[in-house]
Amino acid sequence: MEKKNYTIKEIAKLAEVSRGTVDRILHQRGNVSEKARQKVEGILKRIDYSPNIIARSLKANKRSRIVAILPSNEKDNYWNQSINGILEAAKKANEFNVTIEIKKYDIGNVDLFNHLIDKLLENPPNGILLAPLFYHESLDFLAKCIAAKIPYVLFNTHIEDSQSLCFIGQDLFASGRVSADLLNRIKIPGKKMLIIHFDEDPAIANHLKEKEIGFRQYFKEKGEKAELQTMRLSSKQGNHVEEKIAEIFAHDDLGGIYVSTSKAHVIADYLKRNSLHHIPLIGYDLIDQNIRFLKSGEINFLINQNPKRQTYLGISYLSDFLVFGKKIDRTNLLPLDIITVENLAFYL
Amino acid sequence: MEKKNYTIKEIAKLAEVSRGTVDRILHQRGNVSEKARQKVEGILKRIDYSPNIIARSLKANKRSRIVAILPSNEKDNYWNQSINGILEAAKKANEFNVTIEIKKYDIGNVDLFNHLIDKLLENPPNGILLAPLFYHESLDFLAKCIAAKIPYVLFNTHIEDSQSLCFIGQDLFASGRVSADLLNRIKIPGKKMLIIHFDEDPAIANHLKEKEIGFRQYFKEKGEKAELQTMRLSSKQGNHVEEKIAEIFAHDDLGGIYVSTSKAHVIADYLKRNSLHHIPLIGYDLIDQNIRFLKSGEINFLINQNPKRQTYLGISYLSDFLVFGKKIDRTNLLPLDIITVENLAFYL
DNA sequence: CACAATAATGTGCTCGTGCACAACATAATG
DNA sequence: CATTATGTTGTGCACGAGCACATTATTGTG
Repeated sequence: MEKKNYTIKEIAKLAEVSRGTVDRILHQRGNVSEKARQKVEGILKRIDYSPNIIARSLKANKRSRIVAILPSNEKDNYWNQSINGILEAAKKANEFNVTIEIKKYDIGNVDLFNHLIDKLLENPPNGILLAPLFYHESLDFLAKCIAAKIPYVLFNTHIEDSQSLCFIGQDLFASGRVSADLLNRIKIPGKKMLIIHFDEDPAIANHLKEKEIGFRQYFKEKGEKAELQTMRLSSKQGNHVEEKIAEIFAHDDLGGIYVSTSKAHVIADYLKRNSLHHIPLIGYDLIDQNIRFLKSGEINFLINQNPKRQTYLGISYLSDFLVFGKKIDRTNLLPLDIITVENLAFYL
Repeated sequence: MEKKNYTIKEIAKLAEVSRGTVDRILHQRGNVSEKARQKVEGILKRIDYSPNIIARSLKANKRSRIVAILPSNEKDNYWNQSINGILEAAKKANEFNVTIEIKKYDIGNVDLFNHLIDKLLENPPNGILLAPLFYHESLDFLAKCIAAKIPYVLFNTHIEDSQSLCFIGQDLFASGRVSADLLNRIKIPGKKMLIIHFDEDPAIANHLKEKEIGFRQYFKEKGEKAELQTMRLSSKQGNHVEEKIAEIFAHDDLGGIYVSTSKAHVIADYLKRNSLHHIPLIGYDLIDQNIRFLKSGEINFLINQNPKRQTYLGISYLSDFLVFGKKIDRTNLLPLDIITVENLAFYL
């Protein structure tokens, strides 16, 4: 815990050489005699030198530019939280000469995304934070980043990619299990349970599937003969959603509902209007609509995906990497926060 | 979000004065003519100057020493997590010439605490992180810190004190409510519920009371005629604890238990040995003993007090304050994390 | 042995801030 | 008007790293 921080000057004195020689050895720039090398390396081994990152960053004194690319918060205010995280980290980063820009894309328009990307690469930033919801397009984009040597951090959606500095998000499988566990504790015994996916975009369908697998796995392990039924809805269907839900409730007596997206409020609204609030309901994300129904009791638990923390960490990591050259862990799976009315306030 | 960072040199050029004059105005060191002052201040108003904290800290180039004072982890391994948080933050802080020392005290020995304090002040550190479990002694100590102008951050236990840079901990009242809410969802209907305090030290009894008030308040608001009984135990009583628990179980049919400390495992152990694992149990803290019973099912929920994050943030704040002169929010109430077997791994 | 070619080493400057001190200007005093 | 006192301003240096370039030492070649 205690550690003297040697300077290059001190090392030079110890080795009876000049600062320049020590510097050349540290950076392996050559032009050093074998004798000098051994002397200095001997000392380096003893004292465990680490450069003063403050001095280093002062010397570098570069303005870095990070661009954060994520879905627009206009159509889905879930992304508001991500933006807040970015803004908060931006305040801190700005003190270190790091500028943050936010670019939003429309989740329903791949062309605009591609156009955004192309325009971005005309004036390449020093770092990128990306929520890669479009799988193939994102892969193409990242390949270009690698070619242009732009470091990037991914968040929210995990895609197989060996070159990213880091992925920040959640374990979807575990997230399904957590939901299953909660629902199992509060479900109406003996009745059927419903898994509802709202997948307006087929690109994210895989992720919802991953949650469902975790959910089902939990009950399989428990060995309980819980009857589970999956239902696929799309908010694009408009009024048909209402009909489809009504159909289910007409035929089945439900003991619990798990919504794999942030759209639990749609179901909550239905439950409320039809006096079905006794049916346990679990969903995702602390968006306004969900919070309303969490408070009024139709939603029992919400799983927080921590969108604010995701981006806050993402920007912080990138910024530390650019300014101080700090290493970053490859993956950072944020905790699966369980939210009720009572602890809600602390997560907002 | 975009912002040009002006330097003193640039401001000097704009105002047609020297760097020294700008510097004198910025630091209000006097010896500046009215004419020069107005010129420079006019420009400062336009451009919103903020000093380059990297250059500033390089110039200052001081070694800071932070001492963290907390209860020993030998008698209560809860504090292991706090120590981990300190060590993790220490790694980062060391890069900025900040040294961290940990001092542990025995929660059962006030004299040793006082002695520790006195010895500490002989060689005063630049900052202090303190878990003030001894109320009066801590107040005395902090008064001395104020006199010696040593900034400090408090964590874990809140004490009324206007001079601390920051308190990092949890809202105890809310924490009682969260527990009540969880227990209410999983309790055995119609049966009595038990609140158990393990208060080996009267100094922390107040804090447990605060949790109980929150717990009871929840049921009062719900308007449910839930019967609640409070029980006070001390691990110093040794075998008497077992007897006292047995007594309760002999007389009453319990529908749920809330332990206000990290000692839920004591009750869990009793439940297990007496085949009473169907009784819902809620407690605090991710210590090994509790985790064991969370996994085996006797404990249903644990509330995480986030000890690791408390100290990590505490050291980070102090370090940022000492190195970069950053401001800190007065209080930081960490979220009341709800832990089950399924999301446990992400909090360890 | 002289001279060129190359290897090895040392020095100077930069980054922006913060302070010490020197330099200069103006006012007060004998 | 010279001299001292005070007010005001500009410059130099340090912090530690990192690189360019000048300087010095060593080797090779005719």
